[in-house]
Amino acid sequence: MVATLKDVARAAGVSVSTVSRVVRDVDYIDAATRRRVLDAIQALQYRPNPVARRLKYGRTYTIGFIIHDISNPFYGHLVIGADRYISSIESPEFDLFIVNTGRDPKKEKHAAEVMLDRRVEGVILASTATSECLEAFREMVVQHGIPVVSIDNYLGGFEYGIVSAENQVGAYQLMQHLIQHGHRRIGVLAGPEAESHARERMEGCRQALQEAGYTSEGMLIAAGNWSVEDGYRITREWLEGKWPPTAIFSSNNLMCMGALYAIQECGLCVPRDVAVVSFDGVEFGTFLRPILTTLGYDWERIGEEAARLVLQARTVAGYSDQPHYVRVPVQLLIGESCGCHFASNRRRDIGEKGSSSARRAERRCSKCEG
Amino acid sequence: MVATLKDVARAAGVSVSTVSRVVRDVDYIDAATRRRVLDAIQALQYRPNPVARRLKYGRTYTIGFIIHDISNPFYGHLVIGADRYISSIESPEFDLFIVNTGRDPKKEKHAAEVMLDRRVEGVILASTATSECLEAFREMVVQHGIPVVSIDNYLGGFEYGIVSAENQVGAYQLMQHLIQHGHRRIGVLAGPEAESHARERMEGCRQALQEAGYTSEGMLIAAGNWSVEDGYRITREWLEGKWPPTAIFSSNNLMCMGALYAIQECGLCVPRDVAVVSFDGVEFGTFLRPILTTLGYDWERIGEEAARLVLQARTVAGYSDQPHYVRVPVQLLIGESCGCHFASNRRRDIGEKGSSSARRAERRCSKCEG
DNA sequence: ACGTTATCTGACAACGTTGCCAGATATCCA
DNA sequence: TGGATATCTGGCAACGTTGTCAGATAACGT
Repeated sequence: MVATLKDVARAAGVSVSTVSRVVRDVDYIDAATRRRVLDAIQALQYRPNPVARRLKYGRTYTIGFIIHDISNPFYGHLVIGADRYISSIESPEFDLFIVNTGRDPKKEKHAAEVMLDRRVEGVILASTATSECLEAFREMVVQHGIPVVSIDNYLGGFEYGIVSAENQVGAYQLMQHLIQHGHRRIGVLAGPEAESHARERMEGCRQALQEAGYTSEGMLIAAGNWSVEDGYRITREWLEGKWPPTAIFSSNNLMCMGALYAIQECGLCVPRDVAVVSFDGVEFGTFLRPILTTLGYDWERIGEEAARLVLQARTVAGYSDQPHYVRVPVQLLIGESCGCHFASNRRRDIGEKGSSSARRAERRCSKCEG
Repeated sequence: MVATLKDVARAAGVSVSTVSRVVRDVDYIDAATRRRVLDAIQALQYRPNPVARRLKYGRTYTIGFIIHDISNPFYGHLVIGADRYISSIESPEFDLFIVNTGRDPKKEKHAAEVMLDRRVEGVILASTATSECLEAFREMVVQHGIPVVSIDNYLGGFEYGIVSAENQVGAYQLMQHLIQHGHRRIGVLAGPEAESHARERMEGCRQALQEAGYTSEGMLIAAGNWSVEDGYRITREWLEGKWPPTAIFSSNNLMCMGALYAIQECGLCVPRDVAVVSFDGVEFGTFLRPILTTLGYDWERIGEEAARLVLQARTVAGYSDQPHYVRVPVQLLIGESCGCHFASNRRRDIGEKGSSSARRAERRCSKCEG
């Protein structure tokens, strides 16, 4: 069906080796011979068979990418970033082998198996490695020598690298901003204690609160599992409690959506009754009213850095004892949900050039220093 | 590094052929021999090399998936659906090879080349095949015999199948609902005339308007390129015109976001000043205030059907002269942006089971029949 | 006893590439 | 002139798998 080296060789009247040399552009080749071979390649529309090459080289040129939920824009951006990096090195060509776990631990564990079956050369892990899966990933590294790069989560030291946002700094800034608005009773929607970036974000919160002289007793802190449902449930409980918070800090975007939902269902108004800020940035956040105040960072950049690290891991001599940390900078994006108010409420973001988030950050609130 | 058939054969004291037979579970094998081989496989952690298999079989077991923008949840759901179908057939195992075009025609054309290089066995096309790329895809089919299944777009007849929503019926229902609210001056944000699903949606609109006895002169119709920016720009022009619309029908979700943006920027209120309805469903649409009235359909189902069609195309004897059409049902999801009003404004969607969109559809407006 | 069939196994040639070795000319320097 | 070197080419064995062929033994029916 498709032409092979042998077909080209026959058509050009040379040996297979010669054609291979022309294709790879190596060794000495007579100009006239090369001409004939190239003509034959052209005529037969020859394309090297990547499968045969991979077998010959004994490599798969495939990077595994385990993600929670590809329908979540965050993960989509990760993929775009990783893809961009991989495409930037034109030779050899790498594939991204994406497995979607849907937050199912069973599927996640299975994903580790699939990665070994496909003989990926490295794995980017953007999925909460639950304790049972963790062992599978550790085996992947120590037993099979496949480097793992984790997104936003410390796995225990066997990973080659970790890429994440400046979680602590970001949470600190975000919380500090809330404090500047004078809130004393703040509900903090934390992530699962087991995940390192949840802990980092909490640490940033604590730091800001401590600096402001807040005691822990006045605080409302509850851990959710990052989901809309948990954000909704917890916020709802708070608001229906005897001493509801006047502000809510969410550790991620989904829980924030749940919180907003709960607030509106209770007939309360943002930011008048309850102020809301959230880590992560919210897709379409500028379309919400009021505009959300969030802590944004470059999601694609994270994917890019992760891909860079995995490929680097393969070429570097030995593993280091310490995982490589890569931190992507964060940016406080001030909207209105925190209580900030802007003289001109006209939003020109869309018509103008540049990202709307960058533009948001430039604006100055008339009430606070933000 | 990794064990091969040869290693297992040596360990078990049998030939490579025998091991291969055990692995594939074919032919006669002595029970004791099988036992020994299985033990060796276990001990050496043997896994068949997929690359070698593919070379031997002369197939890649790979389906190409060309998409606009993986960070858009719509495409993410397509991928999940396609992946689900592919995983449902446990043998042989297929790969999904995803290429993100970012709506860049140059990248799209390049994607066609990449598909040939990787020797995919079929292609799902969820990207506007611009005229220049169209030829590349036609060649893929007629010259290389690679079946193409298109999402939501008629390519000219060479595609094996087309999967899309019930565009015309859906647009009809959505427009009819708007008309029932008594609007006479309606702005229709259409898609590019070149794309078949844009035409189908327009046709549904026309049908509803005609049945209601509307003349075309009262209508505002403008074609955008599906983007937030175009939705914003066009709506803005309409609202600043001398005879602004009292309602807007958007042919897709992104343009709808732009329209909402423009309306709010003009200081107008939805649905009091301008009612808004949109095709496609909007991710987090229930979180917007007012809740959007949209026409939803199962995005994952579309991906699933597309994968089914591509794999079917490979096994079916010959191409049919007519593309196979698969239509996924649509559902009118009534919110508040159309002007509907609900006695109880409490939204219990999140706490309850079942999709929030389904729940939305059940509610009854006190003013209209919707 | 024989031939026939069932059961079990190994050797070997592919699949499409590439790397190595060896051979054939042509060109160069001493 | 001779030997060394540069230039050019083909043959062949791999990579890890599978399918075919053929051989070996055992079990069977006549």
